[in-house]
Amino acid sequence: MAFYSKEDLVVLLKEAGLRVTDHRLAILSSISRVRQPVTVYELVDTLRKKENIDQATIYRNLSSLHIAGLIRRLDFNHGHAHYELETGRVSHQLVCSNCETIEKIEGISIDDVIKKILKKSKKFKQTTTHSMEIYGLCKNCV
Amino acid sequence: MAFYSKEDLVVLLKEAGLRVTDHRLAILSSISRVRQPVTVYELVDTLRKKENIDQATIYRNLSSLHIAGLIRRLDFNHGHAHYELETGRVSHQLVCSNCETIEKIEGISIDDVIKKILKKSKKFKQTTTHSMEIYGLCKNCV
DNA sequence: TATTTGTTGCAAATAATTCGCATAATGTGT
DNA sequence: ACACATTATGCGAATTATTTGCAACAAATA
Ligand SMILES: [Mn+2]
Ligand SMILES: [Mn+2]
Ligand SMILES: [Zn+2]
Ligand SMILES: [Zn+2]
Repeated sequence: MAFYSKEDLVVLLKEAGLRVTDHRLAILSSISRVRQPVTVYELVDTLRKKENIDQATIYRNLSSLHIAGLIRRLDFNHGHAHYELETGRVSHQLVCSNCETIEKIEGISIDDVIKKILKKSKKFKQTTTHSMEIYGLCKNCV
Repeated sequence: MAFYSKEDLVVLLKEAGLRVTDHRLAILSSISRVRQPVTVYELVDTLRKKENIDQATIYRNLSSLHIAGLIRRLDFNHGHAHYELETGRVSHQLVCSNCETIEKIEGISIDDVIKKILKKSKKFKQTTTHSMEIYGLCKNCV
């Protein structure tokens, strides 16, 4: 969805203070090319053969990229994590409680809600990111 | 936080169409007695000795109770699930990106946001539950 | 280029969660 | 209370997801 050139990705990595490696570029590129938040399994499956990346490397890089704020880690109660690019745009997920269907909705800000929540908080003064998963049955599963 | 009598819990189980067993009562009671969303490990640790419940039983029951809508399953990127009672009250979580601190904020509805999101959706007509985790650094970790 | 420091592959280890199966307990209808 | 069908449980083993140790290797910097 977000199409980054290799040069863009290099800049992103450098700005984040991360070394630029082919593997990181391949992972970011792979994540950015799919519409749905991707699973580790899918990345391993795609990149192991093509780029000869080990799964430990993928896990380690996903962790680095996540900590650096370049990707988001999402949980849909599937028993495994999903990842998507951290675009800056707000993004929330509709998740089917029955099948693997998820639908990403972008562009609806909840900053005011978060502001209210922060006001009530005793332990937090500010926040960095958030994730919201909304569960229900998709059309096929109703 | 929500104090349920044993009789209340029995009613909850029956209404949900689940059999009433001592183990389920113990699990629900245990979850309802703590303020923070509880981990499976904590439940196993608490209930294995006292009630002699096997961990497989705990996992199976957490799944049933979750599917029946009696408990919520929460993910804080800790690598394990947390559970809390499904109270009907809205509940969102502030989660520290650095330590295990979480803070539950109740009473701030986001129904209107969800309505907007649903309006944009192509795959979902209605939803059942949602969960929102807001990440940042807690006071201790700033 | 030399040095430093972060990255990778490989194999093995952990951690979280699930399963198979025999036995026991629950709910329902006599 | 009794019998039956159905679901729950313990125990051990299996699966999955994710992490780690370590030696070899590559990126950044001067
Ligand atoms: Mn999935
Ligand atoms: Mn935790
Ligand atoms: Zn579905
Ligand atoms: Zn903290």
